[in-house]
Amino acid sequence: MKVTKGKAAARKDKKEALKPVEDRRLGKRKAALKADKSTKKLAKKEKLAKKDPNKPKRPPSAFFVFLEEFRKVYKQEHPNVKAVSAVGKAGGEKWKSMSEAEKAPYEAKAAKRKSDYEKLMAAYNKKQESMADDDEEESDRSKSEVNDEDEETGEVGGVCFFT
DNA sequence: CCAATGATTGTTTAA
DNA sequence: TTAAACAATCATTGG
Repeated sequence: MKVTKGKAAARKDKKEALKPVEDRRLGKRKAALKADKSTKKLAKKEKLAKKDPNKPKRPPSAFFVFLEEFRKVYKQEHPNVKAVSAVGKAGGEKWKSMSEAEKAPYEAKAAKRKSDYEKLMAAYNKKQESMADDDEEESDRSKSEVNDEDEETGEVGGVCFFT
């Protein structure tokens, strides 16, 4: 990854103490999601913030691939485990304990996942081109009108039956 | 009942 | 390059 060659090398002695949110990035995506939702409500019919059902999600990292299996195992040993944080912590701890050789198979899988991701992205981009002209290519325009404002349904009725 | 949260690390992506 | 957001999971909680 030669970016600036020698230039970057000069900063090698600099400590990487510049990480404001690396210690404990509390729910950050929560803020994003919240903002998104709020915008959506206000925007309503705006084509902005359009949802992409076909949008490919990011490929899971080797750690996540490992977690998928780790979670299963963890559940077996701790069937009474409560929060996801427990598995996360345990998995992270073990992950750090594993050597690269052991992580290799997971990385391999992650690499393959990325391969598929690129493919999905290609298809996704292609689709975007198709509908980049007008609204969605869903052809379901009438649906948009229906869902204009239906939040006034009042309370649910007998939902809270468990006081 | 629906949506958000928490905790982990790695990859993706935007500027 | 750097910094930040987001990927899965799922019981729990709040509105």
